[in-house]
Amino acid sequence: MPEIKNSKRLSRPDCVTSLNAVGDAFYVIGGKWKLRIIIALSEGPKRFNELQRTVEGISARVLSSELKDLEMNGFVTRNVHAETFPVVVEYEATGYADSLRDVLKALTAWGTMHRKRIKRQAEMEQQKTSKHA
Amino acid sequence: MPEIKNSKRLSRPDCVTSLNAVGDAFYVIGGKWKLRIIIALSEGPKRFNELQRTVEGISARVLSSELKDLEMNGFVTRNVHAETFPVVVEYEATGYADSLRDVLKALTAWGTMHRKRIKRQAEMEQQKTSKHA
DNA sequence: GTTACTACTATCCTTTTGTATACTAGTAAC
DNA sequence: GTTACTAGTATACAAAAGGATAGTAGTAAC
Repeated sequence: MPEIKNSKRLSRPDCVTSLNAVGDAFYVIGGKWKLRIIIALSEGPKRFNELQRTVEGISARVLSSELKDLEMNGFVTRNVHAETFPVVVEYEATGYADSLRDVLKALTAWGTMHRKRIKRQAEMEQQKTSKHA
Repeated sequence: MPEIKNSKRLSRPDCVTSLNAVGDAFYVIGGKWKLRIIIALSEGPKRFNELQRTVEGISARVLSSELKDLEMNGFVTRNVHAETFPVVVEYEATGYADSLRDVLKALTAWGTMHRKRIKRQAEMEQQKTSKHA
C-alpha cells in the first residue's frame, strides 16, 4: 500500500531556524496565560477585574505577574485613570501585540479543529463502551 | 495627535472562541518542548539520541516523557527495529503533526521577527551605555 | 577486561507555576 | 456602622515542570 506520508519535509537549515525561532517566541509568549490575556485585550482595553473575569480560571496573583511580564515585553500598556473614583486602571494591547495576529489566527483555527476531533473521539469511545456493556 | 491604534478588534463571541481554542491547543502542544520536538521530526524520522542532539538542551528524562505525551495525542509514532543491533527506535511525525503546519509557520515567522527586534534593542542599549561612559 | 553504543528509567533536587486566603486604602451606597 | 467596589500585594503552600546524575541490558570493537 503506497501511503502518502510527509508531503513536505523541512531541510536541515530550515529546521534549525524554526527550532530557534519557536524557542524565542515561546520564551516570551509561552505558558498557560500570556496569549490568552492578549486575546482578551484584543477585544478592547480592560480593567484588572474585568480581565480576570474574561480570562477564566486565572487568579489575581498570577494575572498581576503575567501583566507585568507582558508590559515589560511591550505587549500591553497600563493606564491609570486617577481622576475617577475609585482609581481605575486600564490595560491595553499594543501594536506589538497586534503583530501576533497570524499566530493567534493559526492557533485558533487549529485549536477549534482539535477540539472537534477530541469530541468525536470521545463519542466513539462512548459507542464502544455501550456495545461492550 | 491622531494615532492609529488597534485596526481590528475582536467581537465578544470571537474573543471567547479564540480564548477556548487557544486554551485547548496549549493543553496538548503547550510547554517548552512539544512543538520543538515536532519541528525536529518534520525534517524526517529520528532515533532517540539523534532527537536529543537536535532539540538542544533537552534531557533524556524530559524527552522521553514528552515523546510519550506526543504519541498518546497522535502526533508521533514509535517504531522499533528489533532486527538490528543494538535495537533501534525511530520516532516519526504523523499526519496530525502536519496539521500544525500553519501554526508552526506563523510562529517561526513571528519568532524570527521578534529575535531581530530584541537584537536591535540590545544594540541600542549598548550605544546608550557607551555614550554615558 | 574495558570501553562504547543503543534507548531509555530511577532517583533526587530545583525552579516555575499556580492556588487560597487574607489584607491594604479610599469612597459610596445602605 | 457595615458592606461593597476599585486594584492589587503578602504570605504560605501545593503541584507541575524541568534538570543532573547514575544506572540498566546486550553486543561489539579494542
